[in-house]
Amino acid sequence: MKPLVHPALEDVTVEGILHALSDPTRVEIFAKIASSACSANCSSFLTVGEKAVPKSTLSQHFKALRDAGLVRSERVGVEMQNTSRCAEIETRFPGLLPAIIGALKTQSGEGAAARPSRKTKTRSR
Amino acid sequence: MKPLVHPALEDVTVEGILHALSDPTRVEIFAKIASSACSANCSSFLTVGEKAVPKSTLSQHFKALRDAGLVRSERVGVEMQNTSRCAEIETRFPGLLPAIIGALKTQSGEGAAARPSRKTKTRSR
DNA sequence: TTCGTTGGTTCTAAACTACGGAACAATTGA
DNA sequence: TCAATTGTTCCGTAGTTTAGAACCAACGAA
Repeated sequence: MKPLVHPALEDVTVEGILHALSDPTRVEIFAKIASSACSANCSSFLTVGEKAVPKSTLSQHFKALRDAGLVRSERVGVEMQNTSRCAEIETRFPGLLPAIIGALKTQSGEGAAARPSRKTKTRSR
Repeated sequence: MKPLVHPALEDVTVEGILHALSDPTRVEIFAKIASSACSANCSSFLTVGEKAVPKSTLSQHFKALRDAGLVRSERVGVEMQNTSRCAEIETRFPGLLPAIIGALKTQSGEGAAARPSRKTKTRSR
């Protein structure tokens, strides 16, 4: 059915990583996979944050994370084991992922503090 | 002609920053603006790296960087002064931009060292 | 073996976004 | 006032993303 390709470490690019993580759903998925030492299957993300994510979309998101080199997926029986490639990437781009994940924590932390539920971009001038 | 909006610091998001910097042209522009203490006008980027960038595209790229909160643009006479908002962002997401810029340097450095020009994705399973 | 269930992928069309040429706007200096 | 310079906006095309529907593959019954 599928070959399930992963880029070699030296083919992983900063731009690719940034792009993969520039999607709110994907960062959240990745942050969870990266933080939990154990591996996660896809369908544990059928709801991410508040909202439901369709299977097909989820599949695409995982493919994006794989293609960016952020995640390694392995078929185990009927499901999928997804593990983060943080450690590998750390050897190539030291500090990059910790900084991003740290920033995300800062952001979500302050979001929990005060949440005026805004989607608007406030404009200055 | 245009109001020239910039997001307030607290509206700057990690996802927005990552998205803005996930484009090779834009990171290169941003890296240059960030590294030079002085401000740069747009048309100094009509060629980025090797290739020419059309004015309209360049204008869009600068808008993207502004919208992400990475750059502050000010009209000075007939041209534009673009300065990085690194220092501000550093207060909000400490270490994020340095890590990204550092990773980019690593990447471009190794590109200069050995360039077997490969595009292949190694496959597993 | 065959059937049903579970967990993911592929197909496809619609929605969205990005690129870049052409026209336009604003400022400055003859 | 005119022309030059520097950016922005408009708009058609091209590419990407989303998500429903159909599909596939592995497993556990019966």
